Amino acid sequence: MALSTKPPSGTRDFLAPAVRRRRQVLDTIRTAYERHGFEPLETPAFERIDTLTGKYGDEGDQLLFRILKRGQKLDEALAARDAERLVDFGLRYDLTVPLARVVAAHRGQLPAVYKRYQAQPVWRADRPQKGRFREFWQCDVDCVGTTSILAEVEVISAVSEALRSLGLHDFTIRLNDRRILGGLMQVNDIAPEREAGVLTIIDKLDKIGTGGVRSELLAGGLLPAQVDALLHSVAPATAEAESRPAELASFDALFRERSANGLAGVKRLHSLLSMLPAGSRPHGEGIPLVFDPSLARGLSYYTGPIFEIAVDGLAGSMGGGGRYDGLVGMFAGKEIPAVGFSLGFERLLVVLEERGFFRDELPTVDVLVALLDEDELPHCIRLARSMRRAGLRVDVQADPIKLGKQFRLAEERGIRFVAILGRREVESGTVNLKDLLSGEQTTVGQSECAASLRALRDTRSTRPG
RNA sequence: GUGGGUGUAGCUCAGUCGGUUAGAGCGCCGGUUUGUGGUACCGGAAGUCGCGGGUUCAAGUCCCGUCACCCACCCCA
Repeated sequence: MALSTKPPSGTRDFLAPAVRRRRQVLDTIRTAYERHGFEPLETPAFERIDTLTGKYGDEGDQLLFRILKRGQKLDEALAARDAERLVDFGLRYDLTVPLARVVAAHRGQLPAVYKRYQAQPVWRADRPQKGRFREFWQCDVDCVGTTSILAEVEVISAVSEALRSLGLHDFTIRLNDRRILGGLMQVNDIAPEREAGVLTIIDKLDKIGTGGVRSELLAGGLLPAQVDALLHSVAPATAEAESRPAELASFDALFRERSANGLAGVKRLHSLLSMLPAGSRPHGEGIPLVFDPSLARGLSYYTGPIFEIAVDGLAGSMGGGGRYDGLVGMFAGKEIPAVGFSLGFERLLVVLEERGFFRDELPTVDVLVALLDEDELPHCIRLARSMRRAGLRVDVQADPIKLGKQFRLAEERGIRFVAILGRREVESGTVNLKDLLSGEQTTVGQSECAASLRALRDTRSTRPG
């Protein structure tokens, strides 16, 4: 049996067209982020295991790719039969925790309010699925060092701007606050150890509906009265964005005198909504924000506002984020507030692909120098060199196969011109330039080859018949 | 982690009730055309039927195991 040639499940090889598409999208995102004053950061692919564990919740810890110790230390851990000691590193699970570590490590060299963006791969030991991979890229923006609402505004604005400059307009940013969820638990007398489970179920509201949430909550041991009260608060009366501010107001009433924390969340969302230009879909100028009290999000480090990008036709979200005022402190020993937003690069690509964003791809080589016989290879190399010096993108045929076939292969690669330099041309000091689009061919001197090619390229050519 | 599906040529897939030498389309190679493509016609190469075991006179086909991939759930980007 030959060795398997498939990359590990959930990972992919990217051939040239895919790489080009990915770069194009990444460049656009970077530009949008930099326009907002975010600075680039890159961190290692793997981190100390202690850096990673305990930040993402139990589910997250399960999904960490762990790296086995090596050599003698591995032998010792095996001998001790101690699973904990087998591992010393883990692959980066997200870009937020490494950022928190970096901020703590380099505090002195960073501005008081540190705005960074980071686009790198992360790894999760998940079971792959459509639009879900084990190696995938995230494009994060974070604003560290201030409790100001400006931090939320900036990351939301940067991500929206990035999506818009990619021509993606029909997205919605769902908005909630961890403290509102906490307040809900509080006023409904949900025991603290049950909160996480209850929130997970509530988060599924848009997927399984009120009926599904109801039965799951009841199965989870909540009293019918509690379930009714929760659903009353969380399930939207209508799906229209216009009705949401009223809902936020109803939470204000619910929490008054009963949950200071919940009230703080409500206030925060109020001011956030007032700071950002309200938008409507699909092509509004503002940002389409929607308060959604059922939004919970899995990562356990969020403390304040949380957000998630929803796009029609996309299962799962295209990105998410929120305020995490406690995380950096786990590394710094001192509380440092922060807000982040993560864009799911792979899912963005899936959507752009479906919408024909990449339809016309540009050729990457201007001219192929054909090879008819190995004897002429030195001449071909020389010609390629002179055309490259003139700024053209030139490829040289490696093996002297049939000329017609060289034409066909060139056309398949999107190359419009072939320069023919065989024995006859070598003898006369000329080159034959063939335009594959028109089929026309012109004979030029070798020294003016590059210039002639430019001229030909700029003339409009029509395909015969 | 749970449930389901699929593994046959480079790719997409047929292959009946177990039965002779495992097929098609596309692609690839060659020829008609010795240095001028795309069309057409003719010819050709290419398979450890995922892997291991079992049942049988006989296994791509049935049984068990295993691995890989896909889909869904959980959770997430």
